[in-house]
Amino acid sequence: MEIPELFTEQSQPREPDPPLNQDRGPDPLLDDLTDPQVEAVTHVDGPLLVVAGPGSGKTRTITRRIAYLVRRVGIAPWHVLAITFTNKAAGEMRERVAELLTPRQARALTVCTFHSLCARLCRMYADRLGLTANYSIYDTADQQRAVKQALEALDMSTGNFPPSKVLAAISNAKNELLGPEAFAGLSHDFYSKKIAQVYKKYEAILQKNNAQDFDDLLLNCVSLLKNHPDVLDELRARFQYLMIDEYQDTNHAQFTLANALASEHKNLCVTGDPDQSIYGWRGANIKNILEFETHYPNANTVRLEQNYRSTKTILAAADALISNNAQRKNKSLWTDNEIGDPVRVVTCRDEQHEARWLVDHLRDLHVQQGIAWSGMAIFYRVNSLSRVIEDALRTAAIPYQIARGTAFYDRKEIKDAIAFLRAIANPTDEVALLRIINTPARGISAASVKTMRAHAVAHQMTLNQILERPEQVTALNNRAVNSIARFGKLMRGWCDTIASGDGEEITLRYFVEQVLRESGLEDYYRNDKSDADDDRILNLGELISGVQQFETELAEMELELDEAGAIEDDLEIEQDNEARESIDADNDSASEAILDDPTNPFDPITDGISGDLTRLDVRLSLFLERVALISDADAVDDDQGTVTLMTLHAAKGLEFPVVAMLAVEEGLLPHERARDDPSEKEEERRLCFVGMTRARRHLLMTNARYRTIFGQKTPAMGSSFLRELPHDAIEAIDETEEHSTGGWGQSGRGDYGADEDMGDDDPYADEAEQEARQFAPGTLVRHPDFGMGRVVSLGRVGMHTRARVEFPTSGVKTLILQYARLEKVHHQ
DNA sequence: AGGTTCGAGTTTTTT
DNA sequence: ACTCGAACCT
Repeated sequence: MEIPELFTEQSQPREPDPPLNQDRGPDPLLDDLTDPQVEAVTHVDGPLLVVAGPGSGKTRTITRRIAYLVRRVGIAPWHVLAITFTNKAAGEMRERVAELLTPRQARALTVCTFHSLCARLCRMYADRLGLTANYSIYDTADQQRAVKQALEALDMSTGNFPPSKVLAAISNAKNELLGPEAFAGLSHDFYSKKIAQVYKKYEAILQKNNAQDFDDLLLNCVSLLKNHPDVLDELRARFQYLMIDEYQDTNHAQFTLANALASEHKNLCVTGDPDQSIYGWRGANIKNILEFETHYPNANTVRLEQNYRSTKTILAAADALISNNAQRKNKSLWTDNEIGDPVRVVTCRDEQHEARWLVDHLRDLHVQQGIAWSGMAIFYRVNSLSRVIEDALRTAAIPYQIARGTAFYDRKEIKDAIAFLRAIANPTDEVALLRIINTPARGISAASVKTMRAHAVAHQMTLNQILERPEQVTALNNRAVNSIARFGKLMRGWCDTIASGDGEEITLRYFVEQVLRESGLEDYYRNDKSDADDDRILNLGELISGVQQFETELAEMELELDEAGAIEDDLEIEQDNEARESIDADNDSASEAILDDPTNPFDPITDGISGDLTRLDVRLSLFLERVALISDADAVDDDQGTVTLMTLHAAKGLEFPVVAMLAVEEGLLPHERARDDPSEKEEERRLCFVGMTRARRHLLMTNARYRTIFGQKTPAMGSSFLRELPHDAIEAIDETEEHSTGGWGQSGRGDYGADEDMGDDDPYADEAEQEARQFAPGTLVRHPDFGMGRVVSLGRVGMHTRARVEFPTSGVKTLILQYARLEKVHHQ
């Protein structure tokens, strides 16, 4: 997939404006940039606001600016902190800057998300926060459990106080930097006073468990800087140049953090686009960017308004849409790109019809215009809309992937496995412990657990301590005591291994395998025949591969560390790279100064990683952190040669030659929850704007007359946003009338192909035959779970093709081609 | 102790 | 249509 490849050949400006300052002399870092881009890149000290419209070369500007600061100005790379919205964006930015720097310079940069920065800082300064470095990060499910515990302790019912509502209130409070006391101080009515009590209790539970939720990561870092001036000084000295991307989606806590870090040197560069602010519901405050010039009256503001991405038509349509937002600063977007095709607005009968139409259309683009599958994306407002289109893509044998990084970790078996690991890494984490204490069943009943917890509370103990000596709980019967003791011994064994373990002798992968085996989890899911899907054990295998992969990355990091050891080595590396980097101008003395800073208080590579990478417990904690902070967008694998499916929110920052937006209907986009609130409706419009502006050449927006919601066929209506698009930019295609004399939904076959007139030609036969040809016996294929395999034989069953495929690891499997996500392996 | 069944709520969007 | 929890059964 072409993620932010903002600047491929075809999207280059045809005639770049001449450089701003000719007297500077030629500079490869600047020569191909436009005036405003150069202005942003060469701005060194003081606040800078870059208002960047979609496709305006924002990423290129940021990466060039980092390179400029390091290479031309001579700023040490470890003084640069670049914050992105997702881990994936961070990785890509680091990669792109790395092309302009030496390897060591690139490594010394800090490029990450707010959350991972904070997770690292919390680890480094854990003692100041009343935590230990092995603290747990709670996801939404863990938070729910903690809230339920709090409600129970306070004798409040989940009926009157739904945990999700309570959590939303707590989250909002934290985003506004309100602790439990401050929140209580602002609560005057009965309901919010009650919430304040829960909040307080919830915090106590997290504290006791040595745990933080997502919001705490930010909140605690803000308090860290506020309450510990020495830490603030240290970090201000470290991060002298701040760059924050997607600034329109920062919340108050992030805003405060950024401003605290920049409070001394004021070298704060923020980039973003108010029209692409789509996370208001998560506490993002669009005013952060709108009022930047008020916060920093001497700020330099640069506007990037030329679009290099989309056709004139697509840009005009998107611009017309966003102009309907009242709360908006006017902005003139323009492009030199060609006019291109009209935006296709398609009305179908129902979601099945919509999916088939879309699949047919994408196939046409692929076959007739040679557009790669990876150049196509399908966006939707809510995740549940992906299912129908998935089925259609699978049936048509079009390769696809879904951007849902969190989905894998949402599976029960994976959550169980992770809970074991978390309970081992952080034995005080009661939420994790409670999840697995009797999973798989090992004779510790809910009643026994309740007794243990009561005992723990009464004697000021942790649950973990009771596992060590269950016999002291007199209220437990012998059988329970034995079961608990047995489990305690297991836990103790793992904890000992992890504490004394050395990653050289015992790899994390080996350890995780050991835990899965000894915990009985593996056997439990292997023998689990009740469930129709036998994927669970495979998923556990995939988790192991994930651990393995993580460990390989760590090993690479260590290797680089060794290589980068001595300064002499660095100079050699520097020279080696000189040939590669024609971009170097003559006066590049800057980088030498950088390498020569013995006073650097931070090791550019290991800082933030509390301790020694060879230690098993450190590895485990880092792995768990990685898992906790994974995002949907991170899951997208570029260049897999597949169509990409994702929510509109996940689409931010990406671009594709072909974009299809599904279910552009009233109630879905804008979502019905935004109906009564004008500002929420404007956010929905921005969301639509974000989706449209991801498209380079082809933009499709579909809607259906009927859509199945909660299993109910419900009438649907095209979105009001569609009516805001200019007529001359769109081509309205009504597919509802074509073959139907009796309205929608007869056989659903009528409009599928030209087969109506062809008499005996079954439309599915074509499909099946195509499949069969593609997967002839002997063909090398790849299955998402079983890996590589070879087709042994093919057989037709009804309208499906059944393939027997031999996999080296899993043996021979019988798969239905239309459903199994088999992919043909192409070799050169 | 542990598994099964039945009903309710569910779908925004995510670090 | 599907998932989760609570009550109910073995």
